[in-house]
Amino acid sequence: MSDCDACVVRNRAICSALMPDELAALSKLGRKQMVSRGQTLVWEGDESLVVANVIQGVLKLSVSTQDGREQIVGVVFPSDFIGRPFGKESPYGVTALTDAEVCIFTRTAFDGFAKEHPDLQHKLLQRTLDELDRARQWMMLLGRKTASERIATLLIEISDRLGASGCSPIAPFLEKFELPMDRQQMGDLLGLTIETVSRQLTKLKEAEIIELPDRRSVIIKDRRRLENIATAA
Amino acid sequence: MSDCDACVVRNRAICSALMPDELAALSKLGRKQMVSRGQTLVWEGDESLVVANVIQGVLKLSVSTQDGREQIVGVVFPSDFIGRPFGKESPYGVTALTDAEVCIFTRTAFDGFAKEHPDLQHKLLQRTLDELDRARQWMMLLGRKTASERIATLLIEISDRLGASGCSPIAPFLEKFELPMDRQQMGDLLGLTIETVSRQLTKLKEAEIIELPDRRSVIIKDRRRLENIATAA
DNA sequence: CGTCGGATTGAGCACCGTCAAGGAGAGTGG
DNA sequence: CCACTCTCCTTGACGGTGCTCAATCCGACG
Repeated sequence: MSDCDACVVRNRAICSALMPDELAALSKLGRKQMVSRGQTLVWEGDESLVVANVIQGVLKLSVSTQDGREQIVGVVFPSDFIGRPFGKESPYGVTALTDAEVCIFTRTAFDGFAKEHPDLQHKLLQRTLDELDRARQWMMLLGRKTASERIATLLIEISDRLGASGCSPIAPFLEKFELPMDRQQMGDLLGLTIETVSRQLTKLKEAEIIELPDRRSVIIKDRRRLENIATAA
Repeated sequence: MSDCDACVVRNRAICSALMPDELAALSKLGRKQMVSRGQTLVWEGDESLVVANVIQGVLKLSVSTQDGREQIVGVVFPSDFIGRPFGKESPYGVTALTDAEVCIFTRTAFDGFAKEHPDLQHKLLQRTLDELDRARQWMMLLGRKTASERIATLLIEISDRLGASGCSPIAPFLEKFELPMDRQQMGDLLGLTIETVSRQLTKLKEAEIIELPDRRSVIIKDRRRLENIATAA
């Protein structure tokens, strides 16, 4: 793997902290890997053996109860970092929501490299802090928002993150996009059932706030009203 | 503030990454401060001006909607770190649940110091990763657990963290402890109402799994059964 | 055209929220 | 010492949001 220079996330992933020679050293430790939709990269509770950068695609982090209830606790987009560096087992599983491409490292090799490169660790710290903020915002959603507020928040969030992760040219958010997940996964992310997700989407459609051309596509027709619903005024 | 050596959290807070001379330098940047129950150290949405280590007491991190719903998104115990280093505004407020003592720094001074001390940043990264794991476990609770599972999980968690934070001699967890919060705050943390919290506690008491000698005290009589309820088998 | 997976829609119900009344304990003042 | 108050908690009755179970629909694919 020597084409980091050509990597589409070169300037947005944590690698952007590195000088060319450092990058070359890191690239020797990792390799690109394709992950197809539904494939699991890390199992919940397993020892944390690998970490990775997302190059393309979307993956979920999820936790399950013994009786099969699932909660998605994070969604990662291109340029995001995956995995639990510095020891421990992974408290969540990592599974591809869409076909994806990742730049993967063994955890121990990455840990060693990171210890030698404070700038990389700094980037990783900033990302982890951002991720923590996002997780906490989501806790507000799960603990206190109604079903319709949750759905609206999700649509805004996906629109924003697909925009930001450069899956689009330049827009800060997208008016029209493909959902990187099915209804069940939306439910697992929002703490709702598939039926409630479906009903709330139908309501938004009937209120002419969104359109649903097919089961994966969303068009936001009235972003202002959607934001009002999402922020739970 | 020159008595870091005597600090009760010296060996558990992030300061443990520092050599004596470094510690002396850091101590010049900060000062100890008392915070009384109910007092807010940082307001939600304010620019992030300070960070701190918790020396004594318990504080909450919380987010509110415009219409007054509140969700507690984190609880910090002695030796834990507070605040949002490296820029940005604080997306949550920080308020003392009990009288507390913190070791406080201006964010900019701390950021500058941290950049110069990779070991400190490393500790901070590990703590942030742990905090993120804990937040994600809590997302599972908020999204998928029932009221009784939530209450049981909370009691186990508080018992464990009070034990670990050295508020007790050596025990890994406590059989008897004081809740650092009232019923309303338990509800805000669990995504429940005060009434539901009360009813579920009564149920656990009637099942002889716990005792409630007074409104703040809990005795765990049958930890095994409590854990079974908590893990949502 | 039939099948299959995912999505929608409907009917009924349960859990938990809402509203309201009452209780327990600490502190205050007569 | 005992009302009085105040805060916090508990308990009860009722209703609504979202879950469960089930039928139907829709599009893709053979």
